Amino acid sequence: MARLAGVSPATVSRVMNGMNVSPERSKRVREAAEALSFRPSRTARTLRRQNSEVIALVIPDIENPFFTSLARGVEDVAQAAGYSVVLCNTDEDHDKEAKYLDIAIGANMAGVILAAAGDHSDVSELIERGRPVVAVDRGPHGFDIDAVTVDNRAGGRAATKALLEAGHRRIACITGPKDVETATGRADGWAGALTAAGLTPDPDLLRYANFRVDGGEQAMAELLELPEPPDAVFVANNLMSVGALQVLAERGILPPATGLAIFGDLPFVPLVPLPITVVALPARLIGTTAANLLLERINGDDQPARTIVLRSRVAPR
Amino acid sequence: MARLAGVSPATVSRVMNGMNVSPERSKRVREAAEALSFRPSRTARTLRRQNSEVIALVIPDIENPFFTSLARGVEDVAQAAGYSVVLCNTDEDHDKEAKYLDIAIGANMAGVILAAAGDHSDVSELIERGRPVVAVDRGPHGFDIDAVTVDNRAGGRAATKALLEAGHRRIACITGPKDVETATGRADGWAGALTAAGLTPDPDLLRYANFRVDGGEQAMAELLELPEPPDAVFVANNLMSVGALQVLAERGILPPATGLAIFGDLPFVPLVPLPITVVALPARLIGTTAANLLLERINGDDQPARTIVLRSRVAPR
DNA sequence: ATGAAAGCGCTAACAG
DNA sequence: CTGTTAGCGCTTTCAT
Repeated sequence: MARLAGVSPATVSRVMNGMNVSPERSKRVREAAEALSFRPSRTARTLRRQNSEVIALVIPDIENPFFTSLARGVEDVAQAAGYSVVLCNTDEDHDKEAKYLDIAIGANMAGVILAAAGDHSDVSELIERGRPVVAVDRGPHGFDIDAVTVDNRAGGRAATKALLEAGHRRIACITGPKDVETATGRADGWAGALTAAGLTPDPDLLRYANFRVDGGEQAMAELLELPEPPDAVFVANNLMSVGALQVLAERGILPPATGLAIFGDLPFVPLVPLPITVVALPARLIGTTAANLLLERINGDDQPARTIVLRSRVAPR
Repeated sequence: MARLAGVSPATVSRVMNGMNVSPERSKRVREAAEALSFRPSRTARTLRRQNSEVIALVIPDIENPFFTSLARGVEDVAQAAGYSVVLCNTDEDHDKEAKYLDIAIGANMAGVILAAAGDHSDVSELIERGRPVVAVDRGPHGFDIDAVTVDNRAGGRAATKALLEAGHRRIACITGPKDVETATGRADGWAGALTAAGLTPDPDLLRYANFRVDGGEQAMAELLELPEPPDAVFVANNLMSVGALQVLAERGILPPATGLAIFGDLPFVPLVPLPITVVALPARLIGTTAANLLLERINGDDQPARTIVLRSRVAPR
């Protein structure tokens, strides 16, 4: 390549990186590059510079629409800045997650956007090597890193309030695992709204499930077995609401027969002519925000860690 | 690292790659690695070996549920084989696509799974450098590469047949762009089913849209403006069906008032108590199949190019 | 089984 | 502005 253009490798490098090179040599290089279909090796550049233009997106499951949109947001910002995104599905499995974080290190990735599998994911190895990490949705605890989240309590409160306003009084809550902060936050919002309305949250009506379809299914079934079943339910995530809806459909008590409010939207389902209150999450915005924070860190910003809390929006039907 | 273990770099490499090394030295190396939190540099290895354990997944849009599932399938197979997946959204833009293909080359990626933005995507640069490419859904024409597709005609036929069996006679078809083979294939299936039933496909009832939500919306609106509007519609992809359903909902003629059959499913929408015929696509299976083909090629398989046609499955409601 | 040495393709420092 | 040089961290002969 350098030979064909009759210049030194350094000059080729300079041309490819838009540095100052005489027009004449620059032209020779570009012509030679064209003639040889030359593609600069990112690998070699990464090895030399000790960092790549790749970021890892570590999430539980791309098939969860929330993470799908988030991923799209991340990819948009990344690609506009010349970065690529490696998709890492963890299925909430700490081992898978750890493996991906190791790969991020070994591949000199520029940074990581992480929806942690749990509260105690370990990103210390990355931090120590100066690789920025931004937490989305939920954070690994014990690390002083940027985070982008939503107002879980406020969302839970708003959803429950909508149910109250629709005239429901015996309102259940299906939330995620007890030890996950997003789950407890949303449940707190539920309890808060009830209390504010002069009602006492019934512990029987609060169910901790697994944030997946089958969790919602099972919890909803259990609620309906209760001596005094609820007349409305706040389901604290999108996937569980699918399971809950399945059960309601089976028993022929779909909304409005049963009041339903969901935290997190399901794309395309709004089509359905069912009166469901949805607390919509700005998933894509979370993604773009996180990606922008990460890029700032990659570019050397070292101000104290920031947590950005995005607002959810109640979209009633 | 090699120093701490008191061995040569070559021995470290051998240990990390599971080659024959005396137990004693092997132990020393592993201990030193542990002590230093050593992570082998994939970058250096890639530079040396001239190929990485990364594959590019180039698709129009991860937010299309079809590609979401496909991506999940790809990632599953890839990660099980020790590969990572770079997510590339093209938005059907040839320039974006070309840029990503260039990156795949520059990063020494092991291979590419491509849902081409159009019929004339150019993968020659990859092929020439011996990087395998597997086409999914639709293929770049003029290249002799592996492909994984679905039976578009059969699916279109089955969907239309279901509508006929439900008693509909004036059945429209909303398909994709005229120059996209998946679009014409599905439309052919529609026409074929009508003909087989002794009906003549009415050209007015065949609409070429853009495979996106707004395309379905507009086409459906136009159909309803017709002097003799259809009493049923076959919509040839999932996104357009969302637009079509929106229009039907606005006018209060949701199924069963209007017959509806869709090629491609929308996850979670099956919940909806609407009688819609869905030709379900094995999106995840397409992804796993494509990934497996690609891995075979990466591992040196050089048999003639294969095209695997997967069956769609009619799921009526 | 092990070490020495070369080199993958690039870029940063230095000298001119 | 440009060339020379060294070296990023690994793998792979080639000897031993």
